[in-house]
Amino acid sequence: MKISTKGRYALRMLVDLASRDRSEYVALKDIAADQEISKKYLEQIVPLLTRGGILSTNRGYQGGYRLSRDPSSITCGEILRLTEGSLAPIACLDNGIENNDCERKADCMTLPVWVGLTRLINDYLDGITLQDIIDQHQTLGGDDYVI
Amino acid sequence: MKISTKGRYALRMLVDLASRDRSEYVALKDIAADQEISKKYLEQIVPLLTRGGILSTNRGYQGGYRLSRDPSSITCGEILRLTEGSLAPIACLDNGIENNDCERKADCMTLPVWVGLTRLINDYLDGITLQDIIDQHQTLGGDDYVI
DNA sequence: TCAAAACCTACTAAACTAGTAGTATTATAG
DNA sequence: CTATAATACTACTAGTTTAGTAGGTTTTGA
Repeated sequence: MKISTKGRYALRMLVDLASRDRSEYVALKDIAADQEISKKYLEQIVPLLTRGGILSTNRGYQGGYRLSRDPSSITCGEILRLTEGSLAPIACLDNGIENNDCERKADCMTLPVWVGLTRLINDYLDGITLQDIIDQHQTLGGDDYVI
Repeated sequence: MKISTKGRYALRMLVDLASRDRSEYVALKDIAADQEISKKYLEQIVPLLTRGGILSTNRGYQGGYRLSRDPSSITCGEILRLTEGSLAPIACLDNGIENNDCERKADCMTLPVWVGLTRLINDYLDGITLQDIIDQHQTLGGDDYVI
């Protein structure tokens, strides 16, 4: 029951970008150094975010990445679903709660537990934007979210 | 971000046991057949639950397992922590929110997101007992939990 | 003493994780 | 027009985890 480095690194990278001047493109080299993450590995994660419409890119000299939308409109849920594939705790619910093709579905007494957990996780993470993370950090100095 | 078969099978097995006559010992063979799970694999999962104080066992002829406590006192959280090891979505929080030894802890802007998620998941699963699952199944016939 | 059960340990194929490596493409500065 | 600095793409890989299988040991009741 773990979020992989893909999702965690993506989130850290995007919070990093959201903390900077949003108008300029930042090279992956700089983000990687800043966050102490392998640049080569980030190179693999970044396309998930550009295709997902979160990052805009510029190639070539002085190229790089910047957020394509306002930090207050980008949620953790969106980021993690793009990088993790799905936030469902069981594979049956990977295509959404309504699209469960499991053959045991009708008999499965434990299914409601997982449906509820899936909703909870998605709702929670959809309720936190990049802007929230930055605001939280500034006001509480790294303490917990109060949701 | 998945619960493994260990946790899911354990939960199914325990719900199965909770639905039966609690006074008699049930052979693993029967539970395995009932739930269509490899008996040999269940054999590996079961010690986690006996050591955790959830199951009582009887060896030898006509031996088997039964719940060692009332289904209304056994929560999904307890079962899944025993089988999955931890329900924290990141390794930093595996030993509890208060025992985070990550060296990036102080600077980590995303940590509060994970702390909140950890609390949410644990609280939700600690709030559902085996008895709840059975009651739910009988009244709603397999629909969602309303929490 | 036989059979049926739990108990224990080792092994394994397949998938996943967390990267590394190398090359191709694009864009700007000079 | 070329060197350089950046992204883009594809392939590979060591290590770990998952989801079991296999086989033997111990316990207990008939």
